[in-house]
Formats: sequence, C-alpha cells, structure tokens
Amino acid sequence: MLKSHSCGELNKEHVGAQITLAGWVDRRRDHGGLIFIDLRDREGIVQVVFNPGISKPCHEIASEMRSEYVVRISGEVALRPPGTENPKLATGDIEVIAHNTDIINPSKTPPFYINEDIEVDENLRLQYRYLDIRRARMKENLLLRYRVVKFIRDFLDAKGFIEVETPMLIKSTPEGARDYLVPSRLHPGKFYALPQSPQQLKQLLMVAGVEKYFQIARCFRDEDLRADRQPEFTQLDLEMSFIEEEDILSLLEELFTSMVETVKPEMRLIKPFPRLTYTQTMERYGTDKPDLRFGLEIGDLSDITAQSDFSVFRSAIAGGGKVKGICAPGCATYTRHQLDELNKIVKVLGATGLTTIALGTSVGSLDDLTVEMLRSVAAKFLTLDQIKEMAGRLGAKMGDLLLIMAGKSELVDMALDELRREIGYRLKLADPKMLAFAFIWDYPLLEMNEKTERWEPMHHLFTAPKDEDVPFLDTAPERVRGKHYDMVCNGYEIAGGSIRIHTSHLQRKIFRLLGYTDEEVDERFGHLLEAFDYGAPIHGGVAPGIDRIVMLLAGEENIREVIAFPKTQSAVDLTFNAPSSVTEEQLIELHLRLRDD
RNA sequence: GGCCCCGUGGUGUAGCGGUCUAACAUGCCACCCUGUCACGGUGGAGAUCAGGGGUUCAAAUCCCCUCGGGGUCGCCA
Repeated sequence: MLKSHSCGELNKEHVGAQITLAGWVDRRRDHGGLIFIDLRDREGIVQVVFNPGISKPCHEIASEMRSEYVVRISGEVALRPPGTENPKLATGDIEVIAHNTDIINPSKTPPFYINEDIEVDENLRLQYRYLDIRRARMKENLLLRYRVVKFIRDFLDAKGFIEVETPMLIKSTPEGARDYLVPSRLHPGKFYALPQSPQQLKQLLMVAGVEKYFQIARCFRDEDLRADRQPEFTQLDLEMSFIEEEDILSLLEELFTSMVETVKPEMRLIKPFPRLTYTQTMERYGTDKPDLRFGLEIGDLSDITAQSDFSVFRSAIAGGGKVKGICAPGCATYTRHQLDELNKIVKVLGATGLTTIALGTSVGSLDDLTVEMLRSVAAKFLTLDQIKEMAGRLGAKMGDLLLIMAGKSELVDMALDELRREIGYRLKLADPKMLAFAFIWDYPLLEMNEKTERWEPMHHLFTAPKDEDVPFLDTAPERVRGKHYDMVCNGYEIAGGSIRIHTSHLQRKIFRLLGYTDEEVDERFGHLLEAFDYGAPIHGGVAPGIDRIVMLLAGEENIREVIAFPKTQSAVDLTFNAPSSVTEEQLIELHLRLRDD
C-alpha cells in the first residue's frame, strides 16, 4: 500500500506516529508562510501542515497544490496547538506535520464543487459522475446502499437462504413490460432478452429443490422512466418452498424492521406493519400504495349527494360514478389562488374540476355551522344538513376545507390520492424520519382490459388464486382474489410478491382464461409447465426494489441519487453517452440491417 | 404520444421590455500574508443570456420552433 492510514481514522491515539497518507486536496489555505491542506480520502478529512521551517521543499510543493490534486504526504501526527482545535472536524484534535510530499497527479479545476454540498445541474453531475461520487452526498448514498445489500445477504444467509445467479441472456416474453433485446450472432434473426425479473428462473429453482433462494438481481424493462423508475434496476429477488402468504409477510417484516434499526436507527417505524386489503386501501386512500404517515382518509359521499340539487354530483352518480372527498384540516382560509392550485392538480390528471367547501374560518362545533359561514360555489345547491353530514363523514371540524371530487371512480380515486398527498405535504404531516411500511393484499387476480376486452393478470401470470375462490374461475373471474401481496412505504410500492401456481393444470387453466392458445402456451411457457409435472413444491416469493428502499432510507426523492451511473429520463447514460451507433461490421455479424423510418 | 416546469461567466443565483457596456456570491489567475479551517487582503481574467426565427424604435426579458434536462399522465405482467 502507498498509504499507511486513511485520513478519517486519525485521532489523538496516533500522536507521534510516522504515517503516510494519500488522497485528494479538499482545500488549501495558503498563509504565505504556513500552508494548510485539508486532505480527503474515502474515510474523511485531515489537516496537513506545511511549515517551511520544517521542510522547505515540502512547502514549495504544497504551494503548487490545488483542489482535487492527488497527493501523498509522509509526516508525523501531532496534537494541534492549544486553541486551534477544530471541533467541526472528526480529526480536528490533531494534524499531520508534512516531512515529505509529492504530487501524484494534478487536476484540472473541477466543473463543480466537490467540497461543497450545493445543488448542481444534474446533466453536469452525470457527465462527470466520477467527480460527483467524490462528493459527500453520493458517497454516503452508495455506502448506505452497500450496507443495505450487505444486511440483506447476512440476514437471509442466517435464515438458510442461498444466493443463486441466473442468466442475463434469456428468452423474450411479450407479456408484461417491453423487453430489452440482444441479437444473436450464432442464430441469425433470433434474439435474447434481458430479464424483466428472474421470475420463471426462480420458480424453476424451487422445482429444483433449492427451497430458499435469493439474488440481488438486475432487472431490465424498456418502459418510460420516472423519478422512481430506471430501465435497469435492482431487486432483492426471493423465493421459498412449502410456505403460505403469512411466511413471506413475516419474513419481510422482520427483514425490513431489523434492517432499518441497523442501518438507519434514527428512523421510526410502525410496528407491526399495518395490513390492508386491496379493497380497504382503495376505499380509504384511493390507491394501492398509500402514504400511511398521515390520515386524511377518503370518504364516500355518494349516498349523501345522490339526491342533491348539485347537478355535478347527481349526474356523476347517475352515470355510474362516485362522489368522494377528503378533509384538509385548517384550510378553510385558503385563498382563491390556493384553491386554484388544488384545482389545477386534478385537472392535470384529466378531471373536470374540484369542488371545495370551506367550513367557516373560526373554531367551534360543527353544530354551530350556518350557511353564512360556508364558502363554496356548491353551497347554494346543497342543504346545510347535507354539508354537515359530509363534513362529519370526512372527520372535519370548523375551519377545515372539504375537497370533493365527482366522476368516474378511478379518476376520483386518482385525484383524491394526489390531493391527499399534496395536503399532507403542505401541512407537513409526512414525517421525513418515519418509514410507514404496510402490506396490501387480497388483490383481485385478474382485471378486465377495457380495450381488448380480455382478462389480464393484475400481478403476473403465475400468481395462485385464493383456494376458496378457485371455483369462481369458471363462473365469475372478477371475484377471484389472488395470493398476491405488495409491500408499500411512504407512498411507494416497495415490493410485490405472491404464492405461485405449482400445478400445470391450474396454470393452463389460467392461460386459457387469459385467452392464450395451447400453441402459444407451449411455445412460451412449455418449459415451466413441464417442470411443474416433475414434482413442483408449493412455493412463493417476493421482490423488493433495492433502489427505492435505499432512496427512502437516504431521504432522497429520486432513485438516480442512489445509483452510481443512472440514466436520464430519455434513457441516456451521460457518462458514456450510451446508447450509441455501432459499426457496419458489427451489424453484419449480427445479421441486422437498420430500417430507414 | 399528451400536459407542466427549467436552461444567464467554471458553479450557484439576480435581473423579467430601455438605466444591461448584464449584477452578486463562490471558483479561477497573480501578488501579499507563519495558526488557518468556507482563512484573510489587493488586483485581474472570465457570459455568442441553450440554439434558431419573429414582434418591437428597443429583447436575457414578450411570442413561435428546435435542442437538452426534470416532473407527470399513458406505459411499467
């Protein structure tokens, strides 16, 4: 090693030691006589003193040093002179007196600050990601990510799981997300696909008798990007044999509880994790990934408003829709401008508008509410009793603001979910130190695709139906619930899993229900179905998204901040400028010709 | 594919029809400085205001298009 210690580890115990350090110049303070260098490596920062009275050559070299120069320094660890200690620095009691030094490599002036935590244009950060990762924020995020993955490996190892790698070059399956394709050189006109997840592979490992499998698995989906979605992302892929839903849920709860308590002890959890059925969460929050850090639950007002004189409400219900609302506590004083902002939020989602009812501006009992205290365009169409009943159902008090949506059920739910999160954010109800994990289960197995008028799996093709619902597969498929569960946290879907189908006849039955021909099934899933005929155990699993978990633990709002080399929203890697053109020779080898369009 | 937001010295921001020959902070360069730690002091260099077109007597500022970035709907079994 070219260094004997790391900068950050030095303390009073090292006083008197002769050491060698190597790292980057974080800052230089040149006093003409004395020069101070803050030397940085991965572990931290230490002050080095260049005193011409101790070494003239060292002092001359130090005067050439600039930010981000890579330097090596040999010298002695010394206590700082009394009064010059720096309590802001972990190594602030000591300093290194340089006896020998050399510049290993100079550096151009960096395009942005390495030593300051200020916002920098993300394009620049990504283009110079290797400099960005030198900065504290990315360094800490990557360290946290490593600790999370390390914790997972240790935890599952102790539980008897083994990690098995599965191929990255597999077979394209048109269902689900769009595949990333890899052309085959040896097989003209044929393609591999990168895995969307190792789903079928891990099921085959269960048939193979592995019993407890996991993998920190890279997954690829060629879909549009979001703050929480990258084209390649990392899942903890996990599968177990001879289990039921409860086994996975309790394993997840123990894993994530102990993980947070180990890697982020300052964050708070709700224990045990709440469990909501799909129906419950949709009714109460309008989404299957609710932020449970705060209440503001949705109330269904359809029965109250069905007979009202307000045509917006009446016609929505007559058209098969719903009238639902939430209460924004203390927001009765919202200005026209603030109400417009809320209106805009729902309009962007495609809703025609939002009905607001401000319940007075003073504190007091709802019983004292009078028509004069109301502020709402809908007030003249509604009776005072109707408004009181609505307010009561939404848990409103005087001084609150009712936000009411009318229309198609899905749109109403989506808009109220959005409004709920907006109000939660504005009123600072979402504690940033809280991780509100929860399980959502009892999902419908299937949903009807309105366009194609075909049943589609809500989760995926291999989810087992609840035993008691199996008879409905033939008579009322919409009533069949799947053995599927999601884990959510703070409004994000963190994991999805299920107990799988483990017999070929039930799996074939599902395929038929989804409209596949026998030929299609054999071509695409023959390998899996045949495997089921060789003694497949009851099995199931789950796949938590590592990027999202680390994002939440790090307090970040997008997963690019916890990925070393992420892609932009247009799926471009700015560090390498990928994707890029390839040579004609490469195309010829792959039997490809580019289309003009 | 739709909608919304952003683009000003290296970096971060201000300026939002004329006083902009573009301001401030920091960084950079030079000189001074032996106890600083976001060192300090003096001086200096550094910007086709993303690109193109238009409106106007006059555009960083208003309008249109393009490019790039971000957020989101659709999409993501």
